[in-house]
Amino acid sequence: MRRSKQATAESRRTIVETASKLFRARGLEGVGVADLMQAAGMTHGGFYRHFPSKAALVAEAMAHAFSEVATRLEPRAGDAAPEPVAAALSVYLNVYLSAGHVSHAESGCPMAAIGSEAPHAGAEVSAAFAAGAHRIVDRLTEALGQTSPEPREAALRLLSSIVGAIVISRAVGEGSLQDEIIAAVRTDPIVVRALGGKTN
Amino acid sequence: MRRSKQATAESRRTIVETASKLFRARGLEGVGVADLMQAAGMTHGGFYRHFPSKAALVAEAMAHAFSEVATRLEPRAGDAAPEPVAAALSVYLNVYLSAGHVSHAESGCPMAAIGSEAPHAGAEVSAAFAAGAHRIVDRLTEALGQTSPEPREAALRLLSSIVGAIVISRAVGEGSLQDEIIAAVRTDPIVVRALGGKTN
DNA sequence: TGTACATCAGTGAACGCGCGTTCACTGATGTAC
DNA sequence: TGTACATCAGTGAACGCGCGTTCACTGATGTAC
Repeated sequence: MRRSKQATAESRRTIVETASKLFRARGLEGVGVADLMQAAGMTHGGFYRHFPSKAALVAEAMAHAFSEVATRLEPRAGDAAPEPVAAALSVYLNVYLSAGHVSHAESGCPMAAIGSEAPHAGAEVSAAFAAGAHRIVDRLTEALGQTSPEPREAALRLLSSIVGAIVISRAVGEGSLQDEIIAAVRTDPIVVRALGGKTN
Repeated sequence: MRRSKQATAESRRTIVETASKLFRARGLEGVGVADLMQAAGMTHGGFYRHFPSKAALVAEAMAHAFSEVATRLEPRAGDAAPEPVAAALSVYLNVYLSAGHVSHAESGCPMAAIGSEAPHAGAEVSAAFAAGAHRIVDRLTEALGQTSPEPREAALRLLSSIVGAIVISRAVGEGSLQDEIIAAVRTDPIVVRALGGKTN
């Protein structure tokens, strides 16, 4: 039966949020429309009232994931820390380079979770990744602005390092390398500087 | 009709080599058994005379790709360079961090091409990635041994940086970031040192 | 505000397609004598 | 070395299954008057 505008908007939001998690957890081809709709508490037929195709949802779900992650890099309103931007970066890196991030892709970085699938997922998805990456690089550049002479280059290098570390750590599976690579990147001078005292 | 042992072995090799390229170019789910066999110059029915399943081939194709790449890191026999191991690294990095590597995944690094799909491809594939990553890390460690106080950590950091750079560069598609991130990682101090004079 | 009708979110069956895999078959290769 | 038979690599049709997508239907919501 027909739902109110409010309920419809809520359904759409639920679908995007569920998709954003499932795609990161299982990969773009590891989640079917029926799986997804069931996880969102609906049946698959209704999907096309919200999206023209699975590809369109993938693009939107990735954009949503990037927003979520980018928000974590924004300084909290009214943060009492002396350098709120640097503080946000420190927290972000501490979470990013952790065993929890490796094992919980569903709430982690979309670049690390979907990165090597994105090139085969069509133009919409590539555009979402381009927009998301720009956004994150801008935030990182801002956060590194106070400590680095070339903050944009430093941001790009930092992003490469941390994305690579998570991709490799997950790809090799459980074993010695899985933790070792995260630990090694944590001791990278630029990471150490950004983390400040936070090394636990 | 039945083929000679030699011809059979050659067919098998052709399938693995073709798969190794196609999987890197299009992703594991972007290549069907029929596609693959046609590219190898055969029909799909014969596939199961060589492999018990597609998953088994994927694991072998990835192992093959890692071997191919690891070989490039080995010093050439009779290399006249003063430091053959360092010279091999320099050549490797110069090719790795290039627009050609970004656009030609089929002959490039399997970690960068398949990294984020590997965790969903089963235990055999994860094992192939673990073995391949160990092999490459060992080679990089050896090559960095002369210039770095902690060569193993440096190798892990270097690998993270370059894998991340290629993954991101491909994911964002053609645009400003695609080249910028490669250029930024090329100016990373550890990369500059490893490249030596080679910056073209 | 109340009524009558059009809209459309969600359901669940159905469609067509491509995938991985199986199978009967062919005929050259390998092997036992 | 020659012969007779078993093996098996490769072919191409077929199978079953799951996928993305479509559709007729339901009934509450939205809207025009």
